[in-house]
Amino acid sequence: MNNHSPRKKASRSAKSPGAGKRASAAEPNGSGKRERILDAAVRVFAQEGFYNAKVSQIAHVAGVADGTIYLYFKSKDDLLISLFEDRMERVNDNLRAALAAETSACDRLRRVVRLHLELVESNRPMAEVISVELRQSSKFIREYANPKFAEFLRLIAGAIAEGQEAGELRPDLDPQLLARSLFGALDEIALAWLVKGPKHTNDKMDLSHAAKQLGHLFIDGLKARPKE
Amino acid sequence: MNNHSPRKKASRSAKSPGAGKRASAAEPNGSGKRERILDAAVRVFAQEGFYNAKVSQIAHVAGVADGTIYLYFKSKDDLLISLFEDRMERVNDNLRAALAAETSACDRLRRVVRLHLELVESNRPMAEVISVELRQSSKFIREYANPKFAEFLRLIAGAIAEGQEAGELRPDLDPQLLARSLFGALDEIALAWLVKGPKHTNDKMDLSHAAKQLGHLFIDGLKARPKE
Amino acid sequence: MNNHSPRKKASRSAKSPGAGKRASAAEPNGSGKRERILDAAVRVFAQEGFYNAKVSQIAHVAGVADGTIYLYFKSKDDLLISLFEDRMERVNDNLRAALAAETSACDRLRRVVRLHLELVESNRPMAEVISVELRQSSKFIREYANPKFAEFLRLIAGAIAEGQEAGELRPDLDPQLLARSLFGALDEIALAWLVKGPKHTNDKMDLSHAAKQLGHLFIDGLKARPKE
Amino acid sequence: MNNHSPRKKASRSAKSPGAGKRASAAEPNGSGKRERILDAAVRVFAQEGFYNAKVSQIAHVAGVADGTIYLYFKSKDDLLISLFEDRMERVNDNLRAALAAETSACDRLRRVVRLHLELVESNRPMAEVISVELRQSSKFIREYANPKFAEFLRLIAGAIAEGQEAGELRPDLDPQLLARSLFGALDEIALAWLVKGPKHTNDKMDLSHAAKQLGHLFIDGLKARPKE
DNA sequence: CATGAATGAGCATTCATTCAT
DNA sequence: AATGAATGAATGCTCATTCAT
Repeated sequence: MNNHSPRKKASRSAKSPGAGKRASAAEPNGSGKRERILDAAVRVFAQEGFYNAKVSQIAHVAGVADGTIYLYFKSKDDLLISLFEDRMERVNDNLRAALAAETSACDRLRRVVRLHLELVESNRPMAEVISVELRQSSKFIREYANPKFAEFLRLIAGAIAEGQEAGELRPDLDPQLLARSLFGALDEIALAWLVKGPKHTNDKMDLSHAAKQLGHLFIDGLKARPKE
Repeated sequence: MNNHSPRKKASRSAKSPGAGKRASAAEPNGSGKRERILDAAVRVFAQEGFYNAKVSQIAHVAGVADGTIYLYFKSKDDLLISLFEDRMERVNDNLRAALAAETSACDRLRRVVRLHLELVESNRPMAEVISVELRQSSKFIREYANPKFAEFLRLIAGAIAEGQEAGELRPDLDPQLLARSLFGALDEIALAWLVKGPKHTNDKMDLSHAAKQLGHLFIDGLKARPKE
Repeated sequence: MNNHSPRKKASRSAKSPGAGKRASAAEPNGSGKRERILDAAVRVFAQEGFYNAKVSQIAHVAGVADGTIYLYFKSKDDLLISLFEDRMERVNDNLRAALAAETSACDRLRRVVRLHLELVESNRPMAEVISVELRQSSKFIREYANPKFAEFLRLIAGAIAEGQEAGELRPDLDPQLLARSLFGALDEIALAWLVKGPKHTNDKMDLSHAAKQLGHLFIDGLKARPKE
Repeated sequence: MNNHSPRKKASRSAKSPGAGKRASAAEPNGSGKRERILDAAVRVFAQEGFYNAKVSQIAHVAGVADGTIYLYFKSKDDLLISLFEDRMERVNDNLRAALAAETSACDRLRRVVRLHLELVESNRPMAEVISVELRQSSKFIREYANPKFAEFLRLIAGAIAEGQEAGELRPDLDPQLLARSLFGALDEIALAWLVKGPKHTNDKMDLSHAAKQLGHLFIDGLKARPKE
């Protein structure tokens, strides 16, 4: 997606718009190296953590030479950031589609919860990177330099705001704050599962069960309601 | 000659010079060095992040020699972990007191929220370390090696369970899961504030306001209720 | 797969694509690429210094692909050496012509001085490469691998020897040594000017003035004095 | 001489004036590591050239760990510069003493020549570093950042100026320019000897012979001639 | 107990060179 | 001939940890 022309000081957010660069013939970039590197990076970052991950290991896993990574990314930092942007973009695309597929705000929230936990379950490495490393790098990356995460929150906040306008959700709570809280809760559950989920496949840590409970929690709250 | 086994996670078991530390009151150290080191560590870890923090900087801030740190802590890792345990213990003590001071489950939950956000507001460095570094180091530290955090969650889950037994809270949600979700939400809000709060002192990021909203959210849920 | 024997001084023997180069007039290359590369090399070497100059930058300045340089030169080292030989050949040609144009040994020496300093003034990059990089690479390049510089000295020494035989210059000094000394002095003056000349265009650093003074210095020391 | 207190961001030209820093006891720096590193550096730089010299090799030759070098010098560059300053200081001290020991300007100049060539002969590595590397690094180091070399020239120029004032030397030549020329000639002769001297111990390259000839060359050019 | 100079393994990054196209 | 993406060896520098004093 990010269209790099190696050796040209790979600058993040390059994204040369005019596609097909040279005359017309082959695009030697073809082999999808950038993608292979990103895939390798998720795995290695997830397994080792950003700081303990070695660039050479990523290169090895990606099946390229160490130096090749620097044709596509400015630095190890840039690799992490590019990874976030790339993956979050996918997450956001999925989220948008999911939100559009539902009609009521409540359904949308339940969907968000389910979607996120399914993602975690189906793509552990990616989830670990997003949950752990994203936060680790937060202070200097997140909203500041990570518009994709901001967009993620905005999508959720938007769904909430719509629900409020439609009278479906109570209007006295700040959508931004709610979106954040929802994400925080989801992320924490995800992390717990990531940390000890795969080993103890007990009921309590079952993610789809957690999704249902979180849905209840956010939609209805904790308070016991005599009859509703 | 130099007997290094570097880069290999030293296993925890600090051995403070003054032997049996926490237990009794005696701490025959040289004037509370351990405490000074911990205080320095919070500040430095908060400012630089664990991996970018230099042991020598911590020593400098603490006003001790580099080597002295290793008289109190086995390694940099151990320093971080000890820091968590030490600080979380205080947090848990506060939490216990706060919970005991309230009578209803709802009040307790609101109190938890308020307590946590007040902590964040009043002690930024400590909050940053807990929010950011705790997670960063999560995969290999948290539950596994951080009983104090587990206890934190247990305290909250306990309050919820009590509320459920008393019929005050709905009984169909897992207290553990709820405790986690609550902490996740709190932590996320805290992080957002830590990242950009101090500069933009706008209403929306006001933590006491956030505390109220979070209280509503968890107690009552999002769904609009015609009249209650 | 990649057959590297890197970092090992490639032995000289460029093999320009158009085969037998210098000899005849024919140079069937694609539009004087070799020359363009050499021109780019002087500029880049002068600006960055040999070790800091990047082959890719030279290629860029020359308007050719990185790989193309290796069609004309065996290695970066070879490029530097070829550059010396090429430029020194011109210098020697000029020198020969200048010497032939004068009749007395004294005039010849003055001419040598003037010629060199004029060259420096009119072609800074080339002068920098000769002054700085030539010496830098001296130990393994100069006499040993740089017959063109040896020839340069020989031309001057020859003029001196002739003057001695003709009774115009005192015969007790070694022409080789004198030639070297003259070049050393010239080169040092040139370097001083190169380093801070262009900025401070004050009288003292004026090169034509320096030429006159150097003439006096060397001539009056060399000239045979019938009666003293 | 340069009084470093390791780990404190070794800054060039530190030279803490108050000597004996800590209370009174031992100065653990004692082993003369800084000097050993400088000695190793001269040898290695001389043999390999600055750019080809490896810091680890210098450390090895000095008998210290790689990291130790960075306790005394900020970087490889700083090591080179410190080396110049340190060695040039000695050279200047010798020069001052030599100039003071002579009474006439002519004797002083002859002495300068002899002194320099003797230095070259007796301390090849140091001479190579000064002759070759000094120039190599010229553009950004020499007068600009190398006051010691400027001082060297000033000493010589001073001797010449004195001679001019005393009527011993012709007054129409710029002392600065002459000092430069003298150094240039000396340096060039030295370089020639360094490059092929040790192997071919023929008469022509004999440095003491060269010294005499250079003396004649410069003196007879400089000396004021009452009647000519 | 304390010190801080010394250690040295470890790693991100560069860049000359190659070779498939 | 020309290209330029890919290579991967090579190295300056950092910093947690130790240990002689």
